[in-house]
Amino acid sequence: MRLLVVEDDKTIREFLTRALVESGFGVDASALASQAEKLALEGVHDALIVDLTLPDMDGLELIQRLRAQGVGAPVLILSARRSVDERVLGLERGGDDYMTKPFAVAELLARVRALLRRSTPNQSEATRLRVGDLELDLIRREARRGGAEIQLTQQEFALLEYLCRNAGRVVTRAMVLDHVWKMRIDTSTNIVDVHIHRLRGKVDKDAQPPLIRTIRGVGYVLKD
Amino acid sequence: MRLLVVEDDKTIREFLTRALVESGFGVDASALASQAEKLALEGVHDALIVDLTLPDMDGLELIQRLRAQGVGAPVLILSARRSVDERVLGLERGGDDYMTKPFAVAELLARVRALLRRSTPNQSEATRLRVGDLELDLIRREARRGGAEIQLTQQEFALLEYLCRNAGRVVTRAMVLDHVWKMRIDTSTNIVDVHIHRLRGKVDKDAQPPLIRTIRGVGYVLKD
DNA sequence: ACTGGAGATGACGCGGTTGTCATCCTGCGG
DNA sequence: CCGCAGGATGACAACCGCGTCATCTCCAGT
Repeated sequence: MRLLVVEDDKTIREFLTRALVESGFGVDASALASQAEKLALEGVHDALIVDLTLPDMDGLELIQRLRAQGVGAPVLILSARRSVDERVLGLERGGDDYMTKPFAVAELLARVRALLRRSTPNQSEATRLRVGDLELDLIRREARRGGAEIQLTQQEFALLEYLCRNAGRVVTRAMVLDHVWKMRIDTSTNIVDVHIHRLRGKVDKDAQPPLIRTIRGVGYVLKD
Repeated sequence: MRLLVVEDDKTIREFLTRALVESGFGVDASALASQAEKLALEGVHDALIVDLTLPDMDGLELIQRLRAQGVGAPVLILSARRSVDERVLGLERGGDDYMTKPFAVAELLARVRALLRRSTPNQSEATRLRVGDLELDLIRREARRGGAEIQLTQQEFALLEYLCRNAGRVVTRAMVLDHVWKMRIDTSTNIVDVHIHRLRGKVDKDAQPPLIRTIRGVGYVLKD
């Protein structure tokens, strides 16, 4: 992970750089906005730490210029300006976080990590659903129970996905029919019952406790 | 944009809710972690504002439980605990921002907006592939050509996905057989040819120019 | 133009998937 | 204890996806 520090105060800049390097980050540092702009445009940085009071340009302007040129990395603003108005302004102008001086290094590190964690989206996060020891991988269309893969058909997967998305909440047959089968409410069919049965045969067969529960007179729940 | 507020202090909760609603957000609020967990699992919220001191569960535990269950929405922690250690802990345990009480509403709004600005566009990025006017949604398993939906079977989708991932590069039958069918190199079959043919019938039938091209003696390319 | 070989295409049948139905089971109220 | 409604289950038939094969088409090199 590579960071860019833009800070004119030499003491703070070097102190910051050392702390970040010790934490395992690659760090470029600059005291001038113009120089920082060139560095940032290389697009190699994963996050920026920017002071607002710079000798050749206001930090906010730097941020806006970078954003306008397609630099998407998250920016943590580090400023001596403490007022609420200044903070709001900084956040509105493209900053992703705002810290005031003096600051605690530990907190700055934590905030930088939080920014990186979110901006480098672990794609498995949005594409995976978990309930108890059951795991669905929406991209690979794979289901696992306690690590063991479960072979599911299209419809079975769709139904299980719907149950997972509503884990803990009771879903009625009508809801399932609507979302999974895209049918209007139809009491003359029992597809849902049948598929629940087939799912149980695969999901709750070889494992305890059963995850798919029946709520009599209402519908079903997936619950740990 | 829909938010979830988890805060046990009634005054703060209602004050916050009102301020957020006035700013144009949809707001659900809860005083209990257990209830908040159920609400959050619906997956309809774009961001969460969580107090750490809750009557039935620690806010950090709530956040960890939600993360473990696949809730990816950003979390702003709102807490009376002011120490650096507490802040660091909150950010490390899955919080994306941390504010201490008392707080300025304007700043909170700005921080929530900053979180939403960054976390919203990321979703669809990893789950979509595009080549020319052809679009694959890996989650929904839908394919579109110039906006029109194309009905594909499992294998067809898998093959097209593989072609998309290697768009512009020539892929050999052996590569396709290996990645899509997980078969060892086998010259005695022409499944690939057949499926390419079926794909063409659906993808290149009603649109110009053809995207699937044959490279004689080598394999196929998907190219704009 | 001829020909060999690579790719395209259409037909076919096996097997898995899916929805329906009839029947059996079970929890709950009387 | 009984009866009923709601749910579970097993059998079945229609359908569809998939791989194979035989045949046809087209391109490249002579």
